[in-house]
Amino acid sequence: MPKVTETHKRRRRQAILDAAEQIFLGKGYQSTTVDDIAVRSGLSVGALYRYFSGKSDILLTLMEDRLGRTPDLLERLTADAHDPWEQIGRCVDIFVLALRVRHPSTGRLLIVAWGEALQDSTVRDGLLRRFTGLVDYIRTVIQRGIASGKFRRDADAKVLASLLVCLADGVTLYWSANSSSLELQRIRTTVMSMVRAYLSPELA
Amino acid sequence: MPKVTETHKRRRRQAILDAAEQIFLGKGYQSTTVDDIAVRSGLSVGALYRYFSGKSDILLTLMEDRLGRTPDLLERLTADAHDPWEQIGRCVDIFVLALRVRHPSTGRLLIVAWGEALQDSTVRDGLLRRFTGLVDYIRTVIQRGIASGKFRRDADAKVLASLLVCLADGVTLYWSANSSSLELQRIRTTVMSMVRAYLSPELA
Amino acid sequence: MPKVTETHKRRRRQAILDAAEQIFLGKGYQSTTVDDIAVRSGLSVGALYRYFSGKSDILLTLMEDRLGRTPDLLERLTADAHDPWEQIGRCVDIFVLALRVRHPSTGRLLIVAWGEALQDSTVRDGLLRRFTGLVDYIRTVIQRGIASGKFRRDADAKVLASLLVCLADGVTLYWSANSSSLELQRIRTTVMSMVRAYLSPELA
Amino acid sequence: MPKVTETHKRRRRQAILDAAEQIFLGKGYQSTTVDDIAVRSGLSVGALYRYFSGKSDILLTLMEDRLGRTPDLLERLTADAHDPWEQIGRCVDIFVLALRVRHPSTGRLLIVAWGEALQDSTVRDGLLRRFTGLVDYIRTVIQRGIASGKFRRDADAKVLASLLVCLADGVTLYWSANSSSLELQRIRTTVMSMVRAYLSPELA
DNA sequence: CATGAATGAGTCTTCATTCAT
DNA sequence: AATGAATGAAGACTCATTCAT
Repeated sequence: MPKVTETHKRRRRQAILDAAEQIFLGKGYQSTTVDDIAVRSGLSVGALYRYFSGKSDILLTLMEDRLGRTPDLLERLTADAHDPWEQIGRCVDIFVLALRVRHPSTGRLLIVAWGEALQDSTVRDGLLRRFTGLVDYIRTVIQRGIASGKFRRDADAKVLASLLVCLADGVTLYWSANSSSLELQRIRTTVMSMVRAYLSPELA
Repeated sequence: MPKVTETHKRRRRQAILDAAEQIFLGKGYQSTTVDDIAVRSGLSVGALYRYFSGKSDILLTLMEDRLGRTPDLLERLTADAHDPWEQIGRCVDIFVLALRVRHPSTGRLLIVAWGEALQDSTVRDGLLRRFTGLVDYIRTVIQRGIASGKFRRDADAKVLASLLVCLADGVTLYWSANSSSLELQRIRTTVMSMVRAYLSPELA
Repeated sequence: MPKVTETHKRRRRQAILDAAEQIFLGKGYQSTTVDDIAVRSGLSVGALYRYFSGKSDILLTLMEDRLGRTPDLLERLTADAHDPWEQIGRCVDIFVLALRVRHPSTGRLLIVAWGEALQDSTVRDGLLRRFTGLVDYIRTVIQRGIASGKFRRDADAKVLASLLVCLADGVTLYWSANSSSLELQRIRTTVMSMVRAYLSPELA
Repeated sequence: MPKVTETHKRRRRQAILDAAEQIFLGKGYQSTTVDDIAVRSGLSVGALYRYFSGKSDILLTLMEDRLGRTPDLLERLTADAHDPWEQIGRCVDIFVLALRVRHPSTGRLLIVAWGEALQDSTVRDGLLRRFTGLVDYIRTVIQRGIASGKFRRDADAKVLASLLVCLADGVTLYWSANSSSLELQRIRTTVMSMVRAYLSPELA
């Protein structure tokens, strides 16, 4: 029976995380009450405290769960592309397009996390870890492209990788606040044009 | 007599805004108490309410004061450059470098504002207005470059402008959280390289 | 289980109302703090808000509970009297005597309510509804007396009814402020004499 | 110059009292702020404290000024009527009609006073003194009528007097809350009918 | 005398967390 | 395990009163 209990527990935790996410995205972390989360997840407040040690624990877990996976996701989705150009294209797609389309909430969650990061160093560290993870992976992709001679030799792999992540998060911010003000398709095209223009060897 | 009073009033307001900014940046908006602000600005709580209608009024004013001026600033600093290449270069400088150096707090204030924007449409509107203002100006710069034949004819002025602003805010986010993880000089260089590569006519 | 909970809830609400009433009568509504009520009812401030939506809700409920029942009470207590003279006598008794004797606090509560009525239209409406309810019932009693020929034909039923209610509340005011200044027995006798003198047919 | 100053002082005090009265009538005593009164009377808050020792002092003075005069007024207005019937008629007129017409605000001021009387014994004593003053005068009128043989011998002068005052205040309450629910003319007629019926010797 | 800026205790209300059942 | 009533500390805001100018 411990197995059943384990499953049960995991399901409950997930239900709570899902409920919390929805409300955090709508009202932000601070304005969300524990009661809100309890009601939405169909549990009692008391029960909630059996699965999480408190409100902030829910946010932390949620971030780990939602944002922590992005680097893995990135790696998985680029794995089957062997040409550097295709790989970097995938990165752009994932950031600027795919991620938003599949998980439109990620953006707002990011905002929530950033807001909390100001006062909570655990949250801040989580965000920076995610940043580093993403940057490191993209940097590797770029460096492989340089090594293979397909990318221009003096490209700044680290900085370009950082810029792409910063750009992605910047776009996410505005897109989640007012999705009508940005046209993702044109953004994708333009970003790719810039990246291609920058990385092409003949440009040097 | 009115002069003394007016000056006094302005000074007080400024003191309150300064105090509030410092604390907001450290703990975020929600975690900052009105009392915190009062103590730091050397006033009593009651006095504070003579200058602002409430806590949210302080944030709003602060945003207007700190963030609202960016479009104007941008315009002023680019005004004396007549070559499109120089103008766009200035824009990049201002965003990615100058602004951060001069007002390192702007980034964190942006985070605070974004966090509040989730629940407060007034704040959200303020941020979007700022975005539109910045984008519109940069777009004009680019379009002038295109018209003059110095920029490639089929460049997407609107999207590029948006991207630069998103990028700037994305960089700001991470830079304000951990300034050591980004090297602004290399960022500037790289961004300019990309923009130049993208906008150069011979590339088409 | 619901039964226990319901009973519990009712008891708690009643305890709060009782506590609030006592303090309102002593200090008036505005000077009573929510904390006062909480302490006296043996609950915490927070608990209080589980039963009432706020301080004003307590007053409103209290009025409904204490004053709102008067019309029903009047009807019930007059129901078994079939002679118009006896019915009107009962009305006078209830107002001028019985009610005060049984619920000496009603008067002060009325004062509290009147005071709040100045600024709170909900309270004002409640008081006027009570007035109308009482007047309407007494008017019916008088009209039946007129129809049966036992009361003088040209008596002004509506106005007399209003007067009796106004008189009752006026007496209540002074009696609750200083019960020794009024002798209820003599009042009853005198009011009945006046009513009898006014309503007797032979007077016309 | 002391004379000028004295006049000035009196005028100021009067202006403050007038302003306070208007606002008290509209919002009640507790909800009225000292600032409200200052603004309306065209003075500064500070100045106000040179004429009154505080907010409650204003209310007390106001009551003395407005309500304290009623007994005198009553005496003056009945003085030139020598027939007991006319005198008692005047009393009714003054209460039920004249007073309301000339000073419609008296009623609400009475409410304000009653509300404060709950916590402030000075106010309560003032109200009771006013009550006693009025009752005593009317009682004298009635007793003179009895002595002259024009009123029925066994009339209860004291109680009738009290009843008339209670009735007047009761009517005032409802009339000031909703003047449309009471028709003063019909009230006057009916009250006089009752009084006449009660006091007429032939009725005994 | 007048001003009105400043004070700060006091109010209502919310909400994360606990714990008896 | 689950419930949800109870807690009580904390927060935003108000306002009678004072006092430097």
